Amino acid sequence: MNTTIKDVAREANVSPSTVSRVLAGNPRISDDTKERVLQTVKKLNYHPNAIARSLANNQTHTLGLILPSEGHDLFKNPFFIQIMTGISVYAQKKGYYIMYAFSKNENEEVNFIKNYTNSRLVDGIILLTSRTNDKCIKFLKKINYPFVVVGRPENTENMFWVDNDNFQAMYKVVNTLIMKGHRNIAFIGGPEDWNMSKDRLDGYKRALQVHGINFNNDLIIQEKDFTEQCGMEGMRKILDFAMPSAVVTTDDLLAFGVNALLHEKNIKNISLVGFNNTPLATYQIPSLSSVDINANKLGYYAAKLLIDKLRDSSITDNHYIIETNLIERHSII
Amino acid sequence: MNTTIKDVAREANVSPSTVSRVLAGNPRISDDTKERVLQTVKKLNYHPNAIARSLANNQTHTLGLILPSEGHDLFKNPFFIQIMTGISVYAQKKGYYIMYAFSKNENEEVNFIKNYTNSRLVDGIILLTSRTNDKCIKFLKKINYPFVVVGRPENTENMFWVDNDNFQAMYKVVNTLIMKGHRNIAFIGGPEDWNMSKDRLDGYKRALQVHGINFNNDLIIQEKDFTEQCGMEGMRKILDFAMPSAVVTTDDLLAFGVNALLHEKNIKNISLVGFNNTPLATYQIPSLSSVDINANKLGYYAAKLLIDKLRDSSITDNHYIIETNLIERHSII
DNA sequence: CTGAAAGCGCTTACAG
DNA sequence: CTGAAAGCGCTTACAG
Repeated sequence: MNTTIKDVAREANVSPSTVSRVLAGNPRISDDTKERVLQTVKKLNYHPNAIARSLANNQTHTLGLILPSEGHDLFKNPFFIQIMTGISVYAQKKGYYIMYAFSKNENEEVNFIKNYTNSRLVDGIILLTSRTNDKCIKFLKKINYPFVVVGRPENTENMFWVDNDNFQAMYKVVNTLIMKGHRNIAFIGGPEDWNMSKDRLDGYKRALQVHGINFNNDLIIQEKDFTEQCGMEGMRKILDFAMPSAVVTTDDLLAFGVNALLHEKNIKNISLVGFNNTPLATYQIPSLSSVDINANKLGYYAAKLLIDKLRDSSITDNHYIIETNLIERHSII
Repeated sequence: MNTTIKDVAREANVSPSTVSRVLAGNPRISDDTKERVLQTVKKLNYHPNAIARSLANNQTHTLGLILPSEGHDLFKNPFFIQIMTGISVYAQKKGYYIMYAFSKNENEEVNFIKNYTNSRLVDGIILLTSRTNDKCIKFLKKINYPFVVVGRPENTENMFWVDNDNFQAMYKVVNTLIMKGHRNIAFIGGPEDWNMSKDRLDGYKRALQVHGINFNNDLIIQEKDFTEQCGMEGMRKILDFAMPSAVVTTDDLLAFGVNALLHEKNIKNISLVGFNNTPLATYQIPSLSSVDINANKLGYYAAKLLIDKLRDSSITDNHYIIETNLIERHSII
């Protein structure tokens, strides 16, 4: 029913092997037959069957993207869609396809990975988060399947990953605040078991330390989610014991919550910084300063790392660091 | 290297055909051999190769999802990610996979569709928008490939689609406002060539008409994008000629822009309604009333429609209407 | 109830 | 430079 390589072969008076070679760009084919085959391909509107190709080549040119469970809260910011776009751009450039699966928890993630890899449906996996003691990573290492992770994994040995320099990003934020005279800077973060959370907290501590400021545990709050709710809660806890002059957060949603509470309590003159620079940061009152993490680029380079490696196993690059930018707005005083 | 059906057959002392039948749940297999095969499958940790299966069955159990170009602005709201989640949930339930591709313009969309369909990589396509005179729809109809569209297409004949009742959604919004005493209600919408835009505008007009209110063209603005920028622009244009007591929009982002302008000009006492009920609507000041379109459910039912049809071509359902809810907040006075 | 054989639509080592 | 053949890992109509 669909035209196959055989139809083309018959019509062009060559063997299927020859058609295949022409299509693969095999050099030792006479210009004459090449021309004839190409014309016939066009004439019959022939398109190779990707599945048959995959079976013969033992590679699907497909990447499996695992959307993490915690992400459900992050859906409120465009982080994932931006990463997905970035991935898609590089994949398309190289003729790769992307499959995605949303999961409800870590075990479900592992199940999707098992499904993808056992059935040999994908050539590699992209993970969008790395937890401490990550089950997905552990499994993929065990079966030795190619994969890349967005976010620096605990142990980077034999690992492919892309990430921002989270330590430095937060270091710069806090440093900027200190330079403006702030000494009482609070930190409100998300789940502590994310490596990203740890790095940002370290950056915070280090910046204080460098300037000889003792850090105060009452000013450090780690919530279980990246939500406005948690931001509000976190800020409430801090205000129970202290009155900081600035608050840094690890997500805009947390910052939104903080801001809402400050409005509620009619507290002004506290500087506030978010993370991820979501489009709506501009619409906070005052407009929220935030760290742009270049999510698009994270996705792009994640795909690049994995695809380049799949195409050429001798490649030695095993990670990319994507720059961040602090976007200063009115929330920094 | 990977264990195949042959390995299982050898180990279990049966033919590959028998293994295949057991795995397919073929009834006329003795309980004895079935048992033995299943045990061997477990013992060898055998998993069928999905690609080989696809080739033999002539179906991939994969759906192709086309992310529309205009969407880039909508990335600021969780619409797409919610739809993708909904799709994914039903697909997973039925053992289907999802591939996605972002496109920069309508032609690129068509190219992705061609790519997916020509290569027989997907069993069906999900479109996330329907324009007037939609090239994607036209192409898919021409080649007679299964597909479903989110958003009611122009011509619903032989078409599979899911949508909100956009007419009624906006009708209800305007009606609610009228009941509260509003007579000067402005409408700010997105691109006029979207069927969704037309339906919502019709709902607006009809509600006015039913209450005997003449509509005023100065109060109707259609912008080219669903952005804050456009919302601001639209509102500016309206204020040049009139002072409405309420403004309805077809997207929260538009409403955010309107709200920003109202703040800027220090205008109060204008009711405002958004669309899509994005999480940040709550954080507007005053909190923004908005229409919840149940994007998750739209995705879920889009997948359901397509997958059910692929599995049973006798199915007659060809569309689902997903309910909307007006979420009233402080922005309605 | 089960097996041998052919087929799905490609690719590629081998031979010439 | 090109073809015949075998193979990728399944499924299934046919035969018994």
